[in-house]
Amino acid sequence: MIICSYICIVMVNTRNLSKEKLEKAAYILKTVAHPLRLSVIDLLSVKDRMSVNEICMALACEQSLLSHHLSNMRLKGLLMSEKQGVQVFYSLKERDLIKLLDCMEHCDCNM
Amino acid sequence: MIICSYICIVMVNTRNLSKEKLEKAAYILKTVAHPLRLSVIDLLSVKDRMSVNEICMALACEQSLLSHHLSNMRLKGLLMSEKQGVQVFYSLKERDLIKLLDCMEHCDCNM
DNA sequence: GTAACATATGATAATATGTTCATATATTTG
DNA sequence: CAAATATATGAACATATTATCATATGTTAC
Repeated sequence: MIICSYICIVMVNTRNLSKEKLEKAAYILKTVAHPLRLSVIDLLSVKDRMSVNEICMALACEQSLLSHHLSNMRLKGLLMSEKQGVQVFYSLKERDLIKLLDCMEHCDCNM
Repeated sequence: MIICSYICIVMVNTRNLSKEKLEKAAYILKTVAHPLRLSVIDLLSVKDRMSVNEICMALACEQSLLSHHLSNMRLKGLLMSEKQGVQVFYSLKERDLIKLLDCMEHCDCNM
């Protein structure tokens, strides 16, 4: 019985993915996993800094909806924002996010 | 006006991420974005083929809950299953999924 | 055929998520 | 200060997701 539970622990921690790490990863993935939010990251991976309006035009989406998504992404630590006059400029807080996009792009996910 | 809309199109397609690609990527990410499902992928990245029970033991989770998640992942094309007697063995349908895990692990996502 | 086991399924309930609309706030300009 | 502009917010609703429980199905062994 003791041996069994030991084996389990070893198996679970194949990558040292603790419960916290798994939850954090899931949290981030969840925040990214939306077409609109993916395109925002895509845009900001090319143009470092964009105003809400610029993003809005580029993605042809409603201002209010975009604003909700941007706030959400900022709240969850994916984006940062800087106010400049009337405008608010958003940018990626963690450029590493781009790796995720690259991954999705190059993974031959014909799933 | 025409020029503007042209620019927008160019900007959106920075990575040739069409609407369909974005939706597919979001779909996959969404399916992955759960602690339990992440651990299943983690397990199956190390041990190619595992029965429901083995996974159940390793993750110390309820059989029914796991079964739901496994079906879901199979349905969405992340896993495949083979019946062998009473047991059902699951494995990654697309080993590329592991890249996603690696990405999450190595990205210094201190977000 | 009955029992034991492994897995799947369906209903339900709680909660989370995404969208829309109306409106609020803040900044700049005249 | 009024008007115009950029952005944010909150309520309301529809829908999706997750977990749990009870039960069903299929397989093997006796």
